[in-house]
Amino acid sequence: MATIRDVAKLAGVSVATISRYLNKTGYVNIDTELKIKKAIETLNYEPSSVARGLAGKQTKTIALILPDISNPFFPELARAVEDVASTYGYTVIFCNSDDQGAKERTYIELLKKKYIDGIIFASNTLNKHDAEQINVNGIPIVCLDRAPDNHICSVVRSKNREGARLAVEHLLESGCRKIAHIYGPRDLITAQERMKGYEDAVKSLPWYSPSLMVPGNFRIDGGMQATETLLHGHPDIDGIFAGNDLMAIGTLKALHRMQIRVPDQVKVCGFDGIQMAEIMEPELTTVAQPIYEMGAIVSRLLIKKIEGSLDTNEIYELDVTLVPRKSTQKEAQL
Amino acid sequence: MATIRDVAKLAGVSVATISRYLNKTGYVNIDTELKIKKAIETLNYEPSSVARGLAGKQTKTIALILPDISNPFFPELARAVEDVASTYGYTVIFCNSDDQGAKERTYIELLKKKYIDGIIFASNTLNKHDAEQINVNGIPIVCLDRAPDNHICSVVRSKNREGARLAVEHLLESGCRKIAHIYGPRDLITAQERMKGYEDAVKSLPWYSPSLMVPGNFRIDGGMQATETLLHGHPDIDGIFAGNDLMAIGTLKALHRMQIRVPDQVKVCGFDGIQMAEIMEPELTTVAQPIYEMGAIVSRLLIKKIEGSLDTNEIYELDVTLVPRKSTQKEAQL
DNA sequence: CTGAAAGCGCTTACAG
DNA sequence: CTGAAAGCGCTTACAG
Repeated sequence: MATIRDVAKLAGVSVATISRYLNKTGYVNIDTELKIKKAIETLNYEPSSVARGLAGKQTKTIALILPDISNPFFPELARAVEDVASTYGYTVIFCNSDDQGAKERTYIELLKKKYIDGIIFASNTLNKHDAEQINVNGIPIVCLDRAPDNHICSVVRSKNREGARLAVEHLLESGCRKIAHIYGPRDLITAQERMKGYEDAVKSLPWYSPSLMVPGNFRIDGGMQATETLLHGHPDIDGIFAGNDLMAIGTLKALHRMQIRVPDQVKVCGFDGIQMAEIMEPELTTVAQPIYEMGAIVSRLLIKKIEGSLDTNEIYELDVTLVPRKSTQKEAQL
Repeated sequence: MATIRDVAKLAGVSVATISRYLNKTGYVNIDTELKIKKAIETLNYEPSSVARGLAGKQTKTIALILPDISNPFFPELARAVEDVASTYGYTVIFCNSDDQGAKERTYIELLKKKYIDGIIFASNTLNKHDAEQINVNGIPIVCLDRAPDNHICSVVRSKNREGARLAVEHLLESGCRKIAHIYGPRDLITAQERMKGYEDAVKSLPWYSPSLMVPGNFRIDGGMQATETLLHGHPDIDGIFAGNDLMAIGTLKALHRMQIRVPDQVKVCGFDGIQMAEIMEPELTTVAQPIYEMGAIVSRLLIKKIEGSLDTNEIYELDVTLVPRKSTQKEAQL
């Protein structure tokens, strides 16, 4: 492959001029510009990103650290990140952390060595110390959902609490008179916020009891187990708000096995708005996060930070929307 | 950050020796090794991958080009790729091609500039010309499913034809007497092979007719439409083999809307073994590809090629397994 | 077993 | 508007 030196020789100018032309930094005479253009074309020259990285400290590469791409929530997010990254000429390295701090740290070390330009953190275990660690190295970072304590990076998240309230209110309006909640891992801020939203909506109601909140793990199996527990303790439940769609799917499965009809006997609402919700039978009502948009925004923020046009760290809270489907349909509508 | 020069100075040896120590190339005296170790530790030295890339032409980075990570088939594959890559110290860049040749070519250009060590191609539009283009540049490449004509790269795929035959035979055994097939895009080899498998199994049967094969697009909506078409033309169909799970999900949805009971009136079988198949109601019978394993194998092959311990290009055909579920259950078993 | 030196392919002041 | 030169942080023959 041709190098910048070859181009310089062929065009009859210096390497520096080629570089200036390529990066549009500094003026280049129109005539020499033409010569350069021609030389580049005939040589089929492509500048080496690696050399650029070494010399200029910019690799046009960002990293996306997420818990697990197999979790149905993340593919759409990842797609959005890659889409906007690529339109800005960035390339994305993707890392599965399994929400393990150790893996995250290992990746961060690796990424630093690669002179990565920035990191999108969609993982939950990043603590203050780690974030500072990254910041010390001057690597821009933007987080999803979780804000690592001090305002060390921008954060993009949905209105989880409000969304949860919406979900419960929708269940109430659909005729539910006793609504339970299956919550996700307590160390996840999303799970906490959704739990709060549930409490906001029901704590003043006569039937409310803390035993209506049971733990799940944000996975299908957790939703199934929690549902069994729930109906064992409270056979009169007629509404379940699951902290995410996967658990809601588990709920639907469990109810089906128990031969409890949805939405006739029990109505179910999830949270997230993943594709799977729509293919369920009955179709699952959910509070949809703007997943693709979240990915797009977080990427744009990061790129702005990298390119220096953003130096404040703010929290962006995105609106959620209730998507009513069959699983919460009123009897009258049937 | 400390550089190799700092380490050399502190350890009182030359840069070359540090490099040799780091790369385990050439002998290093035990005493100086100790000094080097200490120096590295006190300086917290981490070699720059970028500099290594420039000097040594190895970036320890591979690319995964797939059509769309949002397609439920790919997350698990991507996860496998990343898992094995990371255990071998490689990092993975992921690219969504949407099966568009133009995007693929753009990516390849970009990746070449980044001195990527190798490419995994899970996309379908790579043609002979492109593959040669890559090969000319000496970038190792391994493909999924599709072999670009001449044996220019290794290929990993499942036994699609055999799997399709298995599916149809299973439907026959389950009591079906007229089985239709919804096939995927004709330019995809997987779709072609599965169609052949279907034909293998049914073409000698009395009821066989080419009109029992209708096109889908490998997506849910395609499965729905095809199913409607099918039942319109052949109301007596009692079995449908969809070319992939997404279309089978569409089939289930369409049948539900038409109030046709599965598996009582019509039995349905898909292909792929994605997670979604299991959450359907009724649960979807499918021919499962070893998705994770495919990703793992393809990655190992690529890394072997990169590291020079593999120079032949072969085709690896992996076994598929029929996973019988509710959607094909015999009446007797109900 | 170890060092000096060239080179990987760029960018970036500094002069002019 | 343009060039010479140093530098980014490594690796790799080549000597010794």
